[in-house]
Amino acid sequence: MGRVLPLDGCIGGDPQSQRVALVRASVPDDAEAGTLAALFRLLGDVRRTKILYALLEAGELCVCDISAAVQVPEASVSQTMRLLRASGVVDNRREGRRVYYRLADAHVRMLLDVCREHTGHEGSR
Amino acid sequence: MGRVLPLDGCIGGDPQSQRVALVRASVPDDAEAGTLAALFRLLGDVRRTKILYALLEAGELCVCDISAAVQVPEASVSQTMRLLRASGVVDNRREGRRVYYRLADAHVRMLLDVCREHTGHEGSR
DNA sequence: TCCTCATCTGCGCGGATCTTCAGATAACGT
DNA sequence: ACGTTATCTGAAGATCCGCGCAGATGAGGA
Repeated sequence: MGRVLPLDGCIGGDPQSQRVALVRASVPDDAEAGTLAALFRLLGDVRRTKILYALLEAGELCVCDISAAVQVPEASVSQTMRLLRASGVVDNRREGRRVYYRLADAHVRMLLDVCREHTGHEGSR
Repeated sequence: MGRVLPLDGCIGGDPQSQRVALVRASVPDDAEAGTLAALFRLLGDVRRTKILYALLEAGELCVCDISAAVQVPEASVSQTMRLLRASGVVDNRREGRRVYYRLADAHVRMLLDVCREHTGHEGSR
């Protein structure tokens, strides 16, 4: 990574430098930012997005249902679900030979809702 | 893309098929899912995440302040801000030779907050 | 126990994206 | 008007990641 501190003239004698120092202290470190970014990145894929919204609507679906709902091969769905599950975005439940998936918690649901609002999707329900 | 519909035995005579059809109808189409995913993907990067949380804390920062706050070269920050701005995640305001950036709206702030809660960061404020 | 079905896993390719460097542009102070 | 400073832009390289295929695994039913 390139150098940053040594030759910055902007904040040198700037009245903001104090404030910047505070901000800098409160900015998530690499570890935390990595975790946060990983969660967002997980949602940042068309296929996963579709699947998650499908779960948001349906509450609970098995792999083959998801496959039918979002028009994606079952193997791909399975793979995607593994990813989502590993990150704690979804939970699963086994019933016979089927495995049912659902959104893990209210936070995830809230993220999906807020995002849909932001992008201007009205009348979601 | 592989075939999906024709040879699925799972939902064939399944009582769920009705429900699945409903879900399928409500799942965001490619266009909408693309928009949603794009927003999440935008937040799904360590550098951008740091910058956004910095803005969440500070309210408003210029490029050089951000550079100092997150320890990233100014040129890189500038480029990142262009991306964020193009997607409407941040707004900017020019004041002399400085350009100040801020989070665009409450939705973005909410996304950041909810995500931080989800990842188990207590005492956010 | 054997066979079938739903789901899972490993591998390799193609595509998208992040990063950085170097130069261009804009605005200020003198 | 000139030099300096802050910010922006464009392009190339390297990296990462998702995608689909084919075979393996696990659970039921007869």
